[in-house]
Amino acid sequence: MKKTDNKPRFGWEDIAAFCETLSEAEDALTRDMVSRISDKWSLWTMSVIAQFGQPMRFSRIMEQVEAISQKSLTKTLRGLERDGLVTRKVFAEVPPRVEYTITNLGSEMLDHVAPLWLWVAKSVRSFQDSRMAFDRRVPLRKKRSAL
Amino acid sequence: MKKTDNKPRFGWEDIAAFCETLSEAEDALTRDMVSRISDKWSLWTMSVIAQFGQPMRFSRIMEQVEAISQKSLTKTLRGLERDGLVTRKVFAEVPPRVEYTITNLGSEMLDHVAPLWLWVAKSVRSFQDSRMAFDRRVPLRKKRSAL
DNA sequence: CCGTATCCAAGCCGATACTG
DNA sequence: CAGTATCGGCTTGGATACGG
Repeated sequence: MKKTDNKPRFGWEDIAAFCETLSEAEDALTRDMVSRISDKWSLWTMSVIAQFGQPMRFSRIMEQVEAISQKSLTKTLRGLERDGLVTRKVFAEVPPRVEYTITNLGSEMLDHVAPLWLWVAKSVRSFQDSRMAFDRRVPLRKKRSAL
Repeated sequence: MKKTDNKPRFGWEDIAAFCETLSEAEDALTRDMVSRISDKWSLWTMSVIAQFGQPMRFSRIMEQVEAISQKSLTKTLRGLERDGLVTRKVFAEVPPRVEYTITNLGSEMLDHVAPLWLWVAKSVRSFQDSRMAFDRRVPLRKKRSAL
């Protein structure tokens, strides 16, 4: 990519430069993995399993990840398994037992997400203020609800 | 706001603990802001404006953020403005001119996202391998698209 | 206990057309 | 030039019911 100006301030250019070295498919996968981070349930599920510290059953996970539906949990876990973020072990018993464990890759991901999450959490006030100021000076021109 | 303590390493448990101190609304907002990160256009748009290094016109942004539609760019910029990540300045001219600038908060966000993004990009091989292995041992039981 | 299948509402995003 | 309005396809995720 072109570096028209010299602003050494952001490490963002480094990212752009590095991404240039990736193939289309790799770049797409990168975006895909990043989007997992803001997936409604993935991070929460991973952190629950990670904190449990040992193989964790499906139903136990479902207790901890509050308000998740069975369908969504299944789908989330499948995705995490496919991406190598958790492992899944099925025991041929009756009733069936399935245990999930965080992988090293999964732990690493949590470690790398943590600082960002913390920054966002600590900046919550700024965002709140911005939103309130915006909503005050830009009164809803939409949502002309009835009348 | 830049009172980030220099902890050598953030554990996920610390995040959970810190989030406990947030109100429901603050916690929801945190998730909201994190989800912005994987929004299809937000990060790309922010990085384009940031790298430009000076106030940037709507149409100029649209050239750089390839394949974005006018509607999506407008919506993205509105959201970024509302959250205090970019500023928007309208000039009463004909034809109209509108300039966008990255804010300090926006720059900080990019700075905090960068390392995560880089880690993901560098781990792309692992994810690829996991996916291929998974897809091999779990042959598509879905997508019975016309043979 | 764990997973799948189906239905359905809500939201995203592109395409297109129109305005000041 | 910048933004709005509308439509329609696609995806997401909850509720529910059922199967192994």
